[in-house]
Amino acid sequence: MSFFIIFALMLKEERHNIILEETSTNGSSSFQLLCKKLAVSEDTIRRDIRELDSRGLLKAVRGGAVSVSRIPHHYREREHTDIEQKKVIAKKALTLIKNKQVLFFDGGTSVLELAKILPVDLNVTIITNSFPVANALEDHPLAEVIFLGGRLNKMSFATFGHETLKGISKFKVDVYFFGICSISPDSLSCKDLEDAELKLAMMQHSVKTVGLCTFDKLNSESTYFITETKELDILITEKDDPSLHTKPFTKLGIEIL
Amino acid sequence: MSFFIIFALMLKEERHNIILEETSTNGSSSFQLLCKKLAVSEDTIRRDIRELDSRGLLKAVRGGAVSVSRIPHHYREREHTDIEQKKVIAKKALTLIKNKQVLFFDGGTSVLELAKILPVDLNVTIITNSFPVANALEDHPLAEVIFLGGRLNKMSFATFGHETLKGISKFKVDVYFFGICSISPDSLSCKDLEDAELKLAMMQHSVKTVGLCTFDKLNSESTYFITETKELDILITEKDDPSLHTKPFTKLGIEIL
DNA sequence: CAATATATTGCAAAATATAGCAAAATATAG
DNA sequence: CTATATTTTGCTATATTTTGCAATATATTG
Repeated sequence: MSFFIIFALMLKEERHNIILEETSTNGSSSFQLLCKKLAVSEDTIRRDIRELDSRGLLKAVRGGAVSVSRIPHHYREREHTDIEQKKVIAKKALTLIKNKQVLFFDGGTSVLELAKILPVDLNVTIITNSFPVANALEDHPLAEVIFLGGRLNKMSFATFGHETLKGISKFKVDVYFFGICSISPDSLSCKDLEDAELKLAMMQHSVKTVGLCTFDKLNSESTYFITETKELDILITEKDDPSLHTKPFTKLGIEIL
Repeated sequence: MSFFIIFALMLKEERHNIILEETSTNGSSSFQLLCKKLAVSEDTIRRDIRELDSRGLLKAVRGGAVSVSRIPHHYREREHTDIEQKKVIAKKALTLIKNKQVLFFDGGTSVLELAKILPVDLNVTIITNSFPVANALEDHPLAEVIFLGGRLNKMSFATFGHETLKGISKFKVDVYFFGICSISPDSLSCKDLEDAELKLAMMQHSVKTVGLCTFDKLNSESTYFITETKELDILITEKDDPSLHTKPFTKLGIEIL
């Protein structure tokens, strides 16, 4: 085998396959091992891995690569990104909540921040499919929490599926706080089919929908279409001035906060 | 193995994975152990743990790290009473679980202990109304969790009410693990009306009911009647010998473990 | 309050990454 | 087939990151 490698140059494709296999079977792979095994320079492997990374087939890290399946996108990790922006958004959203209201909270991390800063004496009913949201309301004696049943997704720690959708359909709530994954002037979309179904159902069963969206997600699109953006009533970002970027949304009749 | 580790440098990501695994399986991990296990200096582990902490994947504490838990504190306190007995009960109960089964777990603390000691590779479906139980199954990739919707009781961190009962009625499961509050030869009872309704519903919708009961609760009664004790199929206590106290129950045809 | 254990800080050595470049391999056009 | 363009590869020099160590500070324990 090594005889072959030395004399017949290996195609880049073959190398890529071997790198991917090594990475996925071991969970990780190092430049050192790979450049010996494939008889090419470390630079070449580095470039290979960078390419495979950009194609999303593995994740390049210092010293090598790790398989993407081993990097669960845990909500606990998501929770910690852009935390300050999310807090600003949450404060703005809080001004929309009044006593006696019935609210939908989905599993978005900005929505979770909102749950965390709710005043303890607030007398509302919150209907959610998200464990972290429910946990955040632990010390709110007056806040009634209705949890939506269904199959538990251990990544986001929220329930999904037919049961959850059916649960949602039993209500018509005052406001839905919608954690936005991707928004463009045309469409609201997200990365998970079941999440998309859930968000649509919550929109359809609420009088008003408030989108919570960090600025970097404006004008982006994801795989799963939820609904047309114009269905949104209010859009909240962390920025103070409704600048250029939000104009296309105001045109749709969406109020910007 | 350590021979290998010494010569082949490990990627930081691999170390992180090992640290996370160690921390989540044991509940905690120490610098001392980790730096020996991973053959790096304590400083490196310290820095690793600090990084993982900032990402929210564990909590750095003096001397090491602890796993992050979303289980509310006051619940945890209740959890700690008679913990050793409950662990013994849980181990006995575990022998009754087979792959592919569908199970009801209620919100009892002995039942929670059972959830905690389930092998990670167990392939079962668990239907529960208890947040702590669902949380305990976070790292069990093969265990499907169906969460019962309903009104959240913030004391027990479990759902109750009409919705929950209706959710239960959609199933007929193999085994129900019943956390016993009070049991006499006549009746099963508990301190909360809604909990009583829930436990009865779970019994009615399972083929077999297994009662988990610390010895001090034998021959006691509480306010809310659930059903006749003879409906129970198996009764598990922490004691080894089916002594005098359990005779009245064997007479009813209940198997004692 | 002393004795011990654990943390923090700054630093230098080692490991790894990046950028620019030239040689080799491969592709393309005529 | 040749000449030219393009891509790939490995090398060098220069950043950057990671790591372990030592000195100092802080916390815990009896």
